[in-house]
Amino acid sequence: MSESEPDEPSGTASTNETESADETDAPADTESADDTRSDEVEGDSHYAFWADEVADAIEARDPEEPIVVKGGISPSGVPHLGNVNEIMRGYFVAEVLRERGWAVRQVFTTDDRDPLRKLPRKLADLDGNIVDLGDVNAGALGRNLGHAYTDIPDPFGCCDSYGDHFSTLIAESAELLDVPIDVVSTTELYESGRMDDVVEHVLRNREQAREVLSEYQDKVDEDYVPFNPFCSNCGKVTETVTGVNVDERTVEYRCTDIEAGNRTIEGCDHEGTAIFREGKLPWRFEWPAQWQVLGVDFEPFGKDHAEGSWPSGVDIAETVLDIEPPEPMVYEWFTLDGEPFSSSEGNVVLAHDVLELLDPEVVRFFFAKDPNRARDFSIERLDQLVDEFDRVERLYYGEESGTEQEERRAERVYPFLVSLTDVPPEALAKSELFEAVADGEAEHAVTFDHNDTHDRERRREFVDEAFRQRVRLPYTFAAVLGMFDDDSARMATAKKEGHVADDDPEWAVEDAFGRVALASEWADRTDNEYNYTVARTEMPDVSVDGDTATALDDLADFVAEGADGEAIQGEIYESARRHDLDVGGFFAVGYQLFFGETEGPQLGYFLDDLDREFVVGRLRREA
RNA sequence: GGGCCGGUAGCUCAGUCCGGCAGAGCGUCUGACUCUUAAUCAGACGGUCGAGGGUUCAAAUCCCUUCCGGCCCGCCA
Repeated sequence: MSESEPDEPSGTASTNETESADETDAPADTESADDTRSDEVEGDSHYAFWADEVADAIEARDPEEPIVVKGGISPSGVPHLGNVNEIMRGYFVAEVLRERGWAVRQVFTTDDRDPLRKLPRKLADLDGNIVDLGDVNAGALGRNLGHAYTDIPDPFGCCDSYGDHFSTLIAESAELLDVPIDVVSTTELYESGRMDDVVEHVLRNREQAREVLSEYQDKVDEDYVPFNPFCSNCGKVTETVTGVNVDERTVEYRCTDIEAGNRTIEGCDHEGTAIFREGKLPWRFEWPAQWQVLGVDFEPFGKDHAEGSWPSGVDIAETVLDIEPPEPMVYEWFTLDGEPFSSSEGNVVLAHDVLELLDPEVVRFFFAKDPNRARDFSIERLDQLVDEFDRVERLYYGEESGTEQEERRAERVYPFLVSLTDVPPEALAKSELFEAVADGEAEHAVTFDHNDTHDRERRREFVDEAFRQRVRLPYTFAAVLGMFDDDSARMATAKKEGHVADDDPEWAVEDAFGRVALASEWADRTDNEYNYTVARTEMPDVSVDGDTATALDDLADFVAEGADGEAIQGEIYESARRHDLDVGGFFAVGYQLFFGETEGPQLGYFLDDLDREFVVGRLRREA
């Protein structure tokens, strides 16, 4: 539910019940110093995972099944990583509740009935490629200011509407992270008539509605009507309702100018009549109305709502609609390399982008952290995030020990980070559990009912066992491997460094090397120290003294005879020593010859990976 | 001006709700090893827990004040 520039997440999980009045027999604070129930400290009163606390609060409401977890955003432009909060934070809570045996429905509203108020600077095609506004038909888009997103043609021409286009991208984000959500179009809610009753209720009680809202918004005056019809003449949303006929379920309006930010969107002066399905409630009412229509029990939202639309929404829900508002959770916003996320600029805003750099489980891990803290999604230091995840994973599988706190958290959180779609198809196909379903193709065609407890357990168990056999290449190491062209060279280096063992399952090894592409992309995008380039066309300027020259010639002869990586690596040491050279210095000369740098990858293995002729020639300083 | 959230090692953060020796990873430094971009192993260094006051036998943690940062308190979502 955010739309402007800095849409981010951040969290605040405050939920004080403020139940001041518990009078009667409150056996509460019996200071009973008795021992009898010697408080066995370290109970589980203190959760390792925030989602458990939220789940407690939801259960305390005595909800009906299925428990409805909601999230939502306005499909105003490129959905960025901050928006993914609306999906992931709810997901963890949903999964905890499912683990506790509850049926949960996670819905996601795309608030596509909202009017386009300003043109975004960047758009994205369905593959997630960022495109400048100027590269699509900006003029056509400009003529649609004030129109509902679902009434605006898709600038890319691939979806039914502008709103549909970006809703599709959001839905894809959830899918990429294997989060099962029901995407609900707000436009569809209105047009299908599902909102009619709430709209009628609000308009029937518009006096009261106005009164309540006026406590939160100064602009609410006597003429305020909590409904915005779309003009039947020009299609623009209009804020001037001149008459209400609740029984007929219609309103009369005049199409006047509306203010959007610092500009005015002109109305056409048309006067008409609209039915409820031809308009929308203002956001402050629409949100609570969604809670009612969808039966929402829990909803996370960004901190921008915490002091704005949330308090008024609660009041409207309780006073006007007479419903219980959902359990709230505020999340802090993320920044991208220190800057606010913005739908209109930058790259790496989409889940699609992030997944070119990170394993999906690492992305989920990022969202499993305390929502209450603002975090920076630092591309530069993605290796830290990955390392942190890898450690949590090792802690979970008991392959490493940590502090008690770390181990508790790892044990509790890790299972929610890995998903069936993360398991390579080969492993899936080999599983006895999945034999029946996987016989056709080794596809991830296995679908589970997330709310079926038995299915859920089988899935969790399987994933747990599969990942126990996983192979992980440290992220930066994977970046190093990215410089090798040849798979066998990569494998040799990985084995030598002990990241791959001979008895590791083939599928796990293959899967592990998937990180090479991710880390290489990272090295490439950040152009960091792992982004080495072999200086092929021109020999770097290196001064080589007599002994060094001889040693290099020796080495060249050795390579020319056809030695493998390990042998070359050994020969580098040998030839240096033979000529009384400092080994480190000799390596440095090697790196300079091939990269123009003083450091580089394990040279022997790397040279083996390059074509022999080039290597020999360069060692002889010929070209 | 009012409200919400955050401020803990050079970096990224746990720990704060429930007071009990200030923690982890990374980085740095030392040493080891066929020293070479990720290393690995052993060890060390590293903290006015934003600041001040209060409560307490004991405070990063609870209370009050205060500083800094983000957001909200117009509209829109």
